[in-house]
Amino acid sequence: MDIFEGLNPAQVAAVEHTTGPLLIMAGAGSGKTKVLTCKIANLLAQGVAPYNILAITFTNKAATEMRERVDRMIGPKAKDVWLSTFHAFCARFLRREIEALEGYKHNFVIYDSSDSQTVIKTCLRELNLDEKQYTPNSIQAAISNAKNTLQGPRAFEQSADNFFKEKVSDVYKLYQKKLRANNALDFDDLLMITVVLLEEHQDICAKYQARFKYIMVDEYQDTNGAQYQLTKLLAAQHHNLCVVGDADQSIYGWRGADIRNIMDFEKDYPEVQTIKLEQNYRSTKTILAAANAVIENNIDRKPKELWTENAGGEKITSYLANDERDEAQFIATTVMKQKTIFNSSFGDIAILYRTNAQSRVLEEGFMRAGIPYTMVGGLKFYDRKEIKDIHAYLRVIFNPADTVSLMRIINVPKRGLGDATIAKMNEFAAMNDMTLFDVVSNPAQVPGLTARVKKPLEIFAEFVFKMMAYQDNLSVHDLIDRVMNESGYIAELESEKKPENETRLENLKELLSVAKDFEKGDEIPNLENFLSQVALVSDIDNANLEEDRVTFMTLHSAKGLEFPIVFIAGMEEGLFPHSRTLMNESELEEERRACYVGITRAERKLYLTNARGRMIYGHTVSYPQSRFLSEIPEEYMERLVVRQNAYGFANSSVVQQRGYGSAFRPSVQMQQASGHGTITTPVMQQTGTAIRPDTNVNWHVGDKAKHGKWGTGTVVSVRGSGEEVELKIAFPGQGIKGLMQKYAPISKE
DNA sequence: ATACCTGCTTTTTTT
DNA sequence: AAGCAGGTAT
Repeated sequence: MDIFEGLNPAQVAAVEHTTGPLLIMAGAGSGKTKVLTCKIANLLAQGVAPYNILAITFTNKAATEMRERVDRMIGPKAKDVWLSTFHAFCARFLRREIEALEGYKHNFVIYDSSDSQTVIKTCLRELNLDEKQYTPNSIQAAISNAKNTLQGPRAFEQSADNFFKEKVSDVYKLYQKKLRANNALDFDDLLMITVVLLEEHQDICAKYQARFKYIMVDEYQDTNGAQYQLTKLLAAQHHNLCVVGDADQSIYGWRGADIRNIMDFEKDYPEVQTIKLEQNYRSTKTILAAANAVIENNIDRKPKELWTENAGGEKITSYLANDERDEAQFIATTVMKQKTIFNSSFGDIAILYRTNAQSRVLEEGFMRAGIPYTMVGGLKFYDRKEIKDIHAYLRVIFNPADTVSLMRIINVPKRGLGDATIAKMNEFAAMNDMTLFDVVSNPAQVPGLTARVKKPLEIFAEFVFKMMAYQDNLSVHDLIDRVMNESGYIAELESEKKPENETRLENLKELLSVAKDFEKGDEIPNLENFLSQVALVSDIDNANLEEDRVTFMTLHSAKGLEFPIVFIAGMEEGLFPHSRTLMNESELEEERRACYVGITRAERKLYLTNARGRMIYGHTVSYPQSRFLSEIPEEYMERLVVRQNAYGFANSSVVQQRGYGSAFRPSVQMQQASGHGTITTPVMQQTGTAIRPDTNVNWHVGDKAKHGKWGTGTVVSVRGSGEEVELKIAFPGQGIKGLMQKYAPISKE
């Protein structure tokens, strides 16, 4: 077969290029996946051995897809190409090599962010730091940031130039020590430790450098410092590094992705050849023109204009809803129309939104309309309590040093081991340099343990040992089955009469079938690989988008996908762009790129919706339409608006066309009834700042403050400034309350 | 040891 | 609105 068939000249050039660094600037829908697969096929066809090729993708799903496509072109050789995400690559690498580093063992477990947050909380407690002042979230972000820029605990300590960072540094050190004691790595460690290992062990590094003669990295604009360094190290010998990306689609800056990695690629590799793919094969002229018009508003950007030979297509439809439920209903009825009148398949349709919280109302609308859908993300399968519990059992069986997991299950199902008992054992473990599991399996010397606790401990330890012995002889599926049943977990769910237990049991069945599927896969189906996979797959990897269902997901999850019909919901200032980005120009530009990504997912038809008012944190707020919506020229738009009846309520079955130039200005103020009279929700500024309580008010000690619930009180202290003003207010008969000005429903009396 | 209640905080996006 | 930590009652 001809590898070059159906490629345009730029694509051919990209595929033909094999030696030396290559930068492919690939616009949305320009066929970059095709180019990458053809490149791999071409290399294999030229006789390059599959294990000499390393290809990094952004999701596991993309990796699998690419492998299948190469397979179809060139045959089973494709199986031996190293093709995975950065994180999966590092996990695989470290399973083989990590013991070169002091203190780690090959059977490490991978902690997700909630596991790592648990560890951070114990660190904070041990260091006597106030969780209110040093929130686990902010500490976690700071540590993650450090790791993404390859700052280990020592380097971080050196650079800590303020009080907060010094505290973070203390936590970071302890956190890292604990991970090591648990024989665990977090997501960021996978990358950082890999780089450290390669840098410290020349022999190992040389081995892999020699091996990977050809390296390709997709979505290069979303690589962070650690990933950048890793790529650079691996490519240092052969220099055959091909990176593909689109700076306009960089949307992971908040995760440490550094857009400079792609912008400065030419500086890093002066001999680089650059190829631009600017012809779009995906979208209509209208959709592309809208996308171009939006992205042009970014200042920090190299100019680029995608073009297409596709038809002009339909106008983009916008809809101004009354509230989020009306928005959901509009989307549902429009989807129904697409299905019945235009004969679209549900599978052709995607609903995109900025925040996961938006999905709920949309789901309700679809349920009411009886439209089948699948949701990507949100409460992830592996984040559900019952799945995490069983998963914790498996981790303890695999790596008994994993105390975080052990703590999770030691009394689940209930076996009469309470806080007091566990605290005593933990203390004993710490004093004697043992792991908690060491103590659990040998509790005799622990002082102060009551007799009635010994029996359940013995039974529990025996159970874990038994399962450990099984792990080499049983399939993962059978092991899980035994864990669920013999631990008493299932029995507890069945005996309790809680309504949610039914779905929990369903989910556990689902876990069993996940294990069955895993055993059919390419990898050796042992517990080690199962645990790695569970830790590193994302929802998008598992989503079955082939079925005849509408897909719900965030804009971020949608990257790399395409759909004939796309809805983007919540086109409002404060939601998209999100309020937390409005103060910061570069974050705002990242929002705009997310919008660009969203628009360019659409092939045929795009709908953009916003609402006059919507519930956020239990309050109704009113946001003006998103600036991104305003940035699309009128000529590409068809605007609809819900008709309001005399009382200002929507009659949502009726939609009227909105005339040009008469774009509805949402009311800037909303009134809300309450037992204490009328509260005015904050006023939207003309500049488009997010709604929030008025932080312009200056509070002083002695001021009288009126609170929605507590009535009138006197300010007794004012701390902090700007966004962070914290007030203490004495309310007669109700004591002194601490309030954050930005959240509290207070006004000056 | 555990179930229940109350009051408070709030993640935007994810490997 | 809703999840969660912390406290209290069983």
